[in-house]
Amino acid sequence: MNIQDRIARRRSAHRERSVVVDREQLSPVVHRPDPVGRGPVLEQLLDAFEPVFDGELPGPIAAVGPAGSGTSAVITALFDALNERLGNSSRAIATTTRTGGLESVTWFVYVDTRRVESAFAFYRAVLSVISPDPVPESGIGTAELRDRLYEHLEGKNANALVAIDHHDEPETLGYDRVCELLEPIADCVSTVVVGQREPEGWAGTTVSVPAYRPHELVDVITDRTSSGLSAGALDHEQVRELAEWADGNAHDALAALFTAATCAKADDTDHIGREHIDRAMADVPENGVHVDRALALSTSRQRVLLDLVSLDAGRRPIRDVASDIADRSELTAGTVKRFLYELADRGVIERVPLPGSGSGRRPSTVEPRFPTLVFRTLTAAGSVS
DNA sequence: ACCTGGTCCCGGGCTCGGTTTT
DNA sequence: AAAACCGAGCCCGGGACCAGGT
Repeated sequence: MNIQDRIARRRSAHRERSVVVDREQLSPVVHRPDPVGRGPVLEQLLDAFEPVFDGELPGPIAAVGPAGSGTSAVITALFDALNERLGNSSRAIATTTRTGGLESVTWFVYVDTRRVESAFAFYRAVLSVISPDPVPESGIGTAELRDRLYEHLEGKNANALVAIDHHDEPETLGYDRVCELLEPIADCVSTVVVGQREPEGWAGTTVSVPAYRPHELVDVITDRTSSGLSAGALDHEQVRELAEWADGNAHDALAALFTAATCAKADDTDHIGREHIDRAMADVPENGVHVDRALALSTSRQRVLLDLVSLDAGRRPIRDVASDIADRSELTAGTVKRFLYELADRGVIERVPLPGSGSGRRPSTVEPRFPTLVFRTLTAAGSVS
């Protein structure tokens, strides 16, 4: 963000007397180009990437760290920077290989498997980084896409380093599957697998990303508030409280910050108060999932979740909740029921047993496991109506 | 035995957009 | 140039069936 933008935001926030200067800066789904407090990890990753600077590919690399430790933030920042490194028309690093003197190009491709689930989508995601032309979204076969990818790499003496983020979450593309898909171009592609743990039977290099320590999390929050909130909206004691409460999880810390700021703005105050912090901590579930897990779902599922949080399941059996939601939407109760069970299976919502009522199996209800206010705000900002 | 909750799976239809035919 | 066709993804609906409780 340039200085003009910063000034413009300050002015408009000042006119509206709002605590929030720039909501984007507070969002847990937005990554910084220069992650705070992750310097040593960046160095270790660059060590692992070393062969790239000679136009060669490193072996398989894993970047693993607990939830909210910034693995995704670090990888996306690093890949963006590497792609822009030479800043000219081609966004890749061009180097001259020692052997032969042919120019070789290395591409850095980040794939979020929360949003890329099929073979078709995977090839498309990789190709759209490498290819200068727009890549079709439909209308052609998967094999055709794979062949084009082959031509762009093998045919042009180019390499690609592909990051596979969230490989270990349910229902995403697993590492094995990705290797299968990359098999035809295995000679010019290597992978960086990113997640909470390494793939089964891992034999490559591993870079561990530790959870944030309390003072690092304080830095993360301070960094965000300095550009996202008006001056003095949050005092240092509150920052420390949030950091301590989040227990090393930057997602939880930022989700709570976002929630508190949104509540304060709704209350039209110029300072985030006790009640806003309390509300925020209650709204971000302990051991919950990243809000992006919910935001990556299809629109129909997001609508069901919106209805679920707005009618507040209130400890009622899934069946009743499903029929209530069905009444508000175009879906049948049966479909909503299936959605709810599927979402619970994925861990986006949690099933909570209820006391039995007479005969039959005991019912359960469902509760969100993601920060609900962040979800509501960001879906509303998106196109889910 | 009977009931209700929960799981699993698949067919069919729809949209999108590129390709081929008229 | 328009129309017909096709590959692929996505989505919904629903039914068969399994599990656990009285």
